[in-house]
Amino acid sequence: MVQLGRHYGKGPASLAEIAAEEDLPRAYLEQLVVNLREGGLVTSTRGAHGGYELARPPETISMAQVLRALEGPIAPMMCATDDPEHATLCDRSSHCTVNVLWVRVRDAVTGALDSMTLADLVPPRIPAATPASPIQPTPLQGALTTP
Amino acid sequence: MVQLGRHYGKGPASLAEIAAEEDLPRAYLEQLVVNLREGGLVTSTRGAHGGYELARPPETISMAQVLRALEGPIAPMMCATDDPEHATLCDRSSHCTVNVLWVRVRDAVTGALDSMTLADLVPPRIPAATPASPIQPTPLQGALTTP
DNA sequence: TCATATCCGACGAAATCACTCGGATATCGA
DNA sequence: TCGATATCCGAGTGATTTCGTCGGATATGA
Repeated sequence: MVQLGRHYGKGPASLAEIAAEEDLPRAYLEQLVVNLREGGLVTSTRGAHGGYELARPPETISMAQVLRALEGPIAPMMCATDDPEHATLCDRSSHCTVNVLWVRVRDAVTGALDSMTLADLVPPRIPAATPASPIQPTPLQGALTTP
Repeated sequence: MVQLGRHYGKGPASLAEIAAEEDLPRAYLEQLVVNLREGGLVTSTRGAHGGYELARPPETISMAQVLRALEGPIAPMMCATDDPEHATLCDRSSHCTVNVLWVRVRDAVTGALDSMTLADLVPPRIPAATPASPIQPTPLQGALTTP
């Protein structure tokens, strides 16, 4: 579903197409895409020749946004969630010193997720000769040939 | 269970004690501690006045080790696991460009986890005046008063 | 020898995950 | 206007994982 970023600019792609490419059940994708739409990441056009399209260019969509749309707020534990709305303290919170750890982990995750956009995951035409920068919290265009 | 680091040097602590302090069921802790023992993080002495003790000083036990012992290899997805032993490629791995992302996330998590030791989570006597360093992959002694 | 522990294995309930089903509604092309 | 092709919607299922239980065997100190 994420790789309909590859389709960006070519008009809407139907779930049937995507299902074929990714070989995943169409009905399942339907479920997922609801969240993406509610998250404002994709737009839909109904009817014949309809389908889904990215709402914005792929370079402007961070993977954190995608993941949040698909799986809710990013939180290793309920007591260390991304979204202040859903912040539910566990009853143990009074004498729990572990919270700091989870916040750290969460920040590390969101950092990694924010550092990549959809565009980074769209397979590049020509695998660039640019060596992958090891640790850098800025956009990257690395060698993306999957193992 | 992690906070039996606080008890370090005072001889073994029984599960009954820990269960009372943490109010968690004793039988459950029993389950957990098995993994910690197999991971070589705690030692046990049986019989009356027995219990569990850290195998090493808390400063030398990273949270990554604890988590690995408790929950297995660190991996956001099965295709991006810590432990080369359990590396199971998903059938989609041929045309899956998302792997890089998970590896990134995993590294971020292990980084965060490696940067903290058990000692960091043991409530300090005097909350140090040292300001918490925002992003630094080295040991830290921060203010740990839980919210 | 008895109370206090750890050890061990299996079991059970609840939540989550990946996925399905059936049908209503919108839109394009002929 | 009709029909094929889509999205939309919401409830439901089956497998796996997570959290926790239970009963009893074994070791050890007083």
